[in-house]
Amino acid sequence: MGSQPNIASAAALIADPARAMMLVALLDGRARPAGELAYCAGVTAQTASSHLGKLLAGGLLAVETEGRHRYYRLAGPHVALALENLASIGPVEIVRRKALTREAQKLQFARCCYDHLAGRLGVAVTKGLLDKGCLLATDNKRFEVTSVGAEWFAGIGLDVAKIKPARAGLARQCLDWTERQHHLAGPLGVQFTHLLCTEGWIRREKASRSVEVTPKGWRNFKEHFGIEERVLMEPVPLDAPAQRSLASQSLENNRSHGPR
Amino acid sequence: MGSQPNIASAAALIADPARAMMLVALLDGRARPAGELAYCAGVTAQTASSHLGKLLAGGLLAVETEGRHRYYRLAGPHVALALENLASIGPVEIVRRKALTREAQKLQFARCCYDHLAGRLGVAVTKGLLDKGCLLATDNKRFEVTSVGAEWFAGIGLDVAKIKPARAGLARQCLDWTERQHHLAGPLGVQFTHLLCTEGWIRREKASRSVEVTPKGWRNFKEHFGIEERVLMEPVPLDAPAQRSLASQSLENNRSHGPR
DNA sequence: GGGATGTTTCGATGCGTGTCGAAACATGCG
DNA sequence: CGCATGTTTCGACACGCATCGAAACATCCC
Repeated sequence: MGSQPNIASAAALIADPARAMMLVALLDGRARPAGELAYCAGVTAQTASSHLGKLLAGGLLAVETEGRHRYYRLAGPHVALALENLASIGPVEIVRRKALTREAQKLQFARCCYDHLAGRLGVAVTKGLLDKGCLLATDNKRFEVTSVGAEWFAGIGLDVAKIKPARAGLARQCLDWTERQHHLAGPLGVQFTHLLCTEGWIRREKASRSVEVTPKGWRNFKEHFGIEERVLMEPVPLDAPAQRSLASQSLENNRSHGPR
Repeated sequence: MGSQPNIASAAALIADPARAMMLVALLDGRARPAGELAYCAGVTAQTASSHLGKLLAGGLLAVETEGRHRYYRLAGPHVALALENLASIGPVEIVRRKALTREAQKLQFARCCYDHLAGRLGVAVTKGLLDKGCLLATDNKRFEVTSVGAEWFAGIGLDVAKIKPARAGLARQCLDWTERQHHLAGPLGVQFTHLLCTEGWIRREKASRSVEVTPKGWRNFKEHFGIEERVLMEPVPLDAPAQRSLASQSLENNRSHGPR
């Protein structure tokens, strides 16, 4: 019988440790030459080349030749998303008690994922937009901009009608891998983030992907979304998240169907 | 320095075709006994047991013993999410769908998933409710009923405040097998479907799980959601090919000795 | 108790594939 | 042109693991 867009074959490509390390090394979306990826994976150049060829054929990577170098990068955000989600599956919930570095903390709080806002701030802002009825989460991993939303965006100087939708639509749901919740991505997310910068709500760091919120930004975030600095900066009870309990709940739910 | 619990090991567990088939068979969140999963994967019971043990140890599955059966289910929504995203990568293979039997077509169009509405109709209605702003999709696989929604449900004779939420909440997002999109489940979904029956919008078949829409129902669906019979009955655009139609069908049939 | 069914453990077998050395190919530089 | 560097191809080897038969264990039903 014919196979489907095989989930197993895709997983098999990621399953090899060396390949996985290369993929993780490419998670930031930038392109790297084969030799560097070989070093990342801890294998020889020949082995790496074999792996890269398979990942390429499998549609996980894209390649660009430049001189005698060949630069590999992830084939797209969907690959990054799949990788990040895979990371959420673990044999045991490794308790991250180990204190994060200062930079890591900043990254967890707010950062740019490609060119849109991510991290705890990104998730909170997206949730705020949903709560206000500006966005509507549709089932194909997108957001829809409501008329309320269009008006609100216009109010801060963003004409939604002028933004050109990508093939994946105007606004995508992007899974945040530290927060494990969705945040606003897609062209709208990019433009929105850009506006926050030019309006001086946030400031992007030069070297890293982290983002800093200005005093003006905090005022605005509170006014528009009710986001308070104190609340957002607090360490979140990251351990024992909703997932485990949800799992048992789905069982409860199955049961409840029984008696009819 | 170990950041993630090895993305490779998680992928390796999914990489095996037999294991992948079992996982896909469990994507709906329900629990199934080991023997049925063995049949889904096309392997012997011994082999399946070995696989299930590994998936269990890897944290992808949870198990519950009941009598001489052992019911396996996905460990949580994060696993389902990872699997779904994994399916989004890989060479885009076009799978020509085998002609379905008349009964299978009816099932695909509209059916009851336990006691709530599923199939293409179920998905369309849910999408309608979302578009109208009656429901809000939240990130933990649930729906939230907006004030608009409460009013609308009241208008057709459903007092949302009187429905007792289950532990999984009032309204769940249930992944539809054939449509691969979410539809309304949970107590609200059950009550809503029940109302559609008593109000004569739809009629449930006695023997099968398929559902028929009455003329009155079509009028109402069009009025409330803009759902037209012609549009909905048309063959799907095929851009989302039915994944594992074989497995899904055999699953439906084998459901005869379901959990209790 | 005894037979039937569902599930797991153990041991042996065979295939797939990740690995590296050697060598070929490609490009840049003096 | 000759050498260095980056990358890929080829061939051989070895390890891992999926698979199944046989058998043990568990539970239900008569």
